Amino acid sequence: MSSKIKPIKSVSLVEQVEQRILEFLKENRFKSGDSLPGEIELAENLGVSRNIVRESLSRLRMLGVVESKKRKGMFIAEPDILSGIERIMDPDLLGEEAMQHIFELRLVLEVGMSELLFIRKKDSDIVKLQEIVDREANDPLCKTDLQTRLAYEIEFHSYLYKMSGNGTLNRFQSMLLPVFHFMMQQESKAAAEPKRGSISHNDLVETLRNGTAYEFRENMRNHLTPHFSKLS
Amino acid sequence: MSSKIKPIKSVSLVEQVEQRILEFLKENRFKSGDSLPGEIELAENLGVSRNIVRESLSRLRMLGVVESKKRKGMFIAEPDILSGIERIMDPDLLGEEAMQHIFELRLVLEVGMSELLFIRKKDSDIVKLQEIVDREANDPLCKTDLQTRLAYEIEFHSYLYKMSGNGTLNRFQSMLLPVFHFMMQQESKAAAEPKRGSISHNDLVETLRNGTAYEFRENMRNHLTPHFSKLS
DNA sequence: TTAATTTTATATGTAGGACATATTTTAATA
DNA sequence: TATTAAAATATGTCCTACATATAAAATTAA
Repeated sequence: MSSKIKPIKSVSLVEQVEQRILEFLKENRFKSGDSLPGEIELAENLGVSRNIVRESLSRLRMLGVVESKKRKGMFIAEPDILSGIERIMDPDLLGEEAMQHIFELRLVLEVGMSELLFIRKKDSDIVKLQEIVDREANDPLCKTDLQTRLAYEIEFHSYLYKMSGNGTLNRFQSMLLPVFHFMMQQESKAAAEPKRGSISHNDLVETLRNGTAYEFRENMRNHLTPHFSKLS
Repeated sequence: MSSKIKPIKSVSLVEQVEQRILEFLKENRFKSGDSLPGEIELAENLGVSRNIVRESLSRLRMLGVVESKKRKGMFIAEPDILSGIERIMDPDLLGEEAMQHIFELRLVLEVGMSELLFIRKKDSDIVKLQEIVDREANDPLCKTDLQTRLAYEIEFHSYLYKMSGNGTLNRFQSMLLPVFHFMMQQESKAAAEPKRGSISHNDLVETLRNGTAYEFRENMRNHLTPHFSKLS
């Protein structure tokens, strides 16, 4: 029975203007490359100071929605959906819950990615992965040093994202790395230690070479078991 | 042999200040709730005008890194990794490639999500899903109207994200909806038409009730076949 | 003394003007 | 005609002033 008090929406002018400009762009079907009205014109039409407009545009510029050149003015660009995330994806900034969500997200992505890998894998990719696995197997440090193991773990899985052929997915994973790294060190060392009977990187490469997307998916799920078993 | 001329990075002051402030927060291990130096103090220490500082802070405010109250000043908040994306996740703003990436991302998520569903499903969830499926089956409009079919499709899959227990994942899907909706209408109607022999929503619910995460994963993959088969 | 009220101080929010800077356009010159 | 110089213009940066909300201090009432 939460009888909430009405949250008075005292949205700042900047936020309102930001929304209005975005609406304006959507409604008028602005295409990439089109030029926007100048700051002063926007300010006048909106009835606010140029400062407010500039703050709003600064935000949109950060998101990649617009770009600006000195005398030319401002024009539409294709927004980068990850540019916002990129700035704050840092264990020192994120809360515990967000970190957990992101860690789970990575598990979900790697299991679900299988189909893309099989659609887009190239022979050269298999060669590259095998090279990583071989290097890992022959590195004596791997037995003793957790950091080394982690480095190989990351290198291997990062390449899988690259193989997915989905640039957004790939970039997303690369900015997930700090969080991933942090969470792995939080978990007990067991996580990075290959367990008897579980799926190794080598097994995954073999499945990628001669197996099916179906098999790979289950093998990856198996490979990630130590992480999944920590969830609740 | 593209002999590019070095692109002199004339990063705007705002961008530089934004980075410096973020670094400052990370290095000094600012915790959620801590208060920041005031705008004028920041401006003086950084050697820039208050305007520049305000634009930078406006960006950080948008990302949820900081919040500000009138006389209290500014303080750290837990950033919302999705707030940036939320604003620009719109078919009218995104480019074709980004849309494709996002659509694929959804497929990946739904297949990979299986494990989370089985870890966190509750009896009430199954009941709710069954209710959706029954309603869909008894709706005569479903046979003829594409929009109706799409609505049920979205309602069903949206609830799965909700079940995942991962708030970030859930919010992400909800802002994916416009893109999803758009892409589905681009695809031929066949996509939304249940094919003979393929996995239906009802089958998925049944698997969720009495099956395993393993089975559900493959059934979901099967259910999404029409979309996967369009990839290359 | 304590509680309620008013006042004051302060940091953010908004406005508007001024000049710097880069670059396109135009004009002037060789 | 080609080259060079000047002007025009939109963004980038700085400055000052004032509005506004509110925490903190001071005042008054009980």
